Amino acid sequence: MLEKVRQNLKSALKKAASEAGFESDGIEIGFDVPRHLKFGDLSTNFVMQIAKRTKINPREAAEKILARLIVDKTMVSKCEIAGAGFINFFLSEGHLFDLLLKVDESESFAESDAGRGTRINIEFVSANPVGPLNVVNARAAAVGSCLANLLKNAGFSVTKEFYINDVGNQTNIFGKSISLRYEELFGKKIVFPEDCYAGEYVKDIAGRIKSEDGDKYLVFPEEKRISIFKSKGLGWMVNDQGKSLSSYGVEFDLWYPELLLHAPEEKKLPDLPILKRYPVNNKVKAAAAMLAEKGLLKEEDGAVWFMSTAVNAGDDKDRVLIKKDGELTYLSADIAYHKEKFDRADKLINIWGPDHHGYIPRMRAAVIALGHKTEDFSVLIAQQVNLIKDGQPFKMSKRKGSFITMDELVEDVGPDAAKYFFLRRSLESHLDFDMDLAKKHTDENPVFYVQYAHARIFNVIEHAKTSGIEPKKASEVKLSLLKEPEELELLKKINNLPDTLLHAALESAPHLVPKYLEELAGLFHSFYNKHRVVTEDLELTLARLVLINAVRKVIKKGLDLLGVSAPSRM
RNA sequence: GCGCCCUUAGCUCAAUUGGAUAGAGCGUCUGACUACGGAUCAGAAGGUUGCAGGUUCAACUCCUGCAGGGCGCACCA
Repeated sequence: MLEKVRQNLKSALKKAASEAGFESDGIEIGFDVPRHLKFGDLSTNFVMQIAKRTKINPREAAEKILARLIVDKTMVSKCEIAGAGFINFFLSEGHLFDLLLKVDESESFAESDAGRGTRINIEFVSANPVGPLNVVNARAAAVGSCLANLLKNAGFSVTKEFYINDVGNQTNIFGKSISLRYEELFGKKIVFPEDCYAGEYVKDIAGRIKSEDGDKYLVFPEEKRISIFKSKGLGWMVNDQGKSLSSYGVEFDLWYPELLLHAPEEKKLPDLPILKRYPVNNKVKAAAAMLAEKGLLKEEDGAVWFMSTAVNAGDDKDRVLIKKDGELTYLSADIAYHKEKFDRADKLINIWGPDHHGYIPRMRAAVIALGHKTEDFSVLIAQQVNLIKDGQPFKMSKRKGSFITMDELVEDVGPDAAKYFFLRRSLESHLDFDMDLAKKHTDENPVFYVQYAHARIFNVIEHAKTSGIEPKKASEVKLSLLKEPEELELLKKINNLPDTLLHAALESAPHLVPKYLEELAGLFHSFYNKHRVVTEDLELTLARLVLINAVRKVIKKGLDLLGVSAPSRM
């Protein structure tokens, strides 16, 4: 496809440049897809780079090079100099039809093997299991899932992972919150502390315990009751989160509980004094041992520290792994978790919430200290989502129990619209989500625009069939009849699909996909309004059926990658 | 006080990573099928890319300073 053309042009340009007497060693020839059609299908600023080096006029140099440039006419029909010294290339129509054939015949037309099977672990959502999923979780779920699809499409071997944070302070508070609500159900007067979870779902959990087990926990010592309720509550919560994600259309390959990291293991670990502070042999200690062996642990002020500042990762202070009271910090388990993930994958991607960006340098330091390359570890921040309700920003707080859950959002606007809405924006920009607007099932929501194009094409093809026209394969029709500007633009747009998808995958930029689909759908709607597909002219009809069916397949492919449905009727 | 993210059309956002005349959708205004789905299409208006400098053939993009918004800055997770 385009890649083949680029390779071809690259060597041709190098050759022409050297014949024209220009030294081009060390210059990477890059191509852009120009913004405007009149600038062709591919464009290079190669000559400007040569001109910079040799201090000559770029246009003159371009003319000399162009005069000696020999291109494959089956791929490129025209080359011209433009602007400050760009060389623009126009693809030949034959080449465009080549692509059409590929889309028509195969289902793998958009795939790439750029990843070469590299194992990527992408961890996202990983919400604390002490409450229902929120709107930022919904954003992360949509983006993480789509990114995983894009990476698979680009030839990577992808694992989608959810880290269950079932250890720590907030889980104890969660257990305590349930316990209090439980007592309340039996008429006991309680004082509900500020730092407990005030959401209705906590009462639901208490109610469920009551209906399953009655009052039997009332006589338990509070500590024991809290512990039992904690593990019951966490289990149900994780289960609910899984169900919510499922009905949102997001599935994970692996749910990894933090508890596993703390489970004792037989493993033999180095006998270093500083490791004595670790209570048991387990994955957490094993990770610490690796840091200790590199001399990156220290004991100070009664705590054990990871010397993250000794690793060049931008952290500004050292970090505690074991607190004065002997408890492990969240970080110490998280280091072990990242080690664990690197045992299973070559590259890690994490999608974290906006409140965690200050956490990146210390984690990066740990990853490097464990012996991994910094470029194999990337963290994407799913920026905050501002819900707008009744025209007003809606402030949410788990603690205060005032929040709109992912379930409520999805129920309101539907999974397709919700996901599409999130995927349309680049991940790291703040996002205003106007619920009232999103609730309207009107054309204000662009997902309908794209889905409508798909349904419309489906309908046209059905119409052709009922008119007695049986669509044929691309190889059996006269594609050269497709020469209207609207048709050629559609072909060119299809042409750009592999590029767009690869770029979206490698740059972690899923939002390029909705953008592409809206452009493609727009081109189709224009074409549709200007030209009839089913006409008296059978050969033209057959050619156009091939074209629009290819457009349909591309839209379907794009929507699949987004996790959005491609209906044949709406 | 320090760090990170953000600031582009009335609103919500893009801009292929330094390229050509900064683009879409919504909203506003004017129009379009007696034919394949009007959830559509054609056109118009709308901009000193927060401000001020700098780097170069070329800056929304990179550098410096300033202003505004958000989020962090724990021996919480």
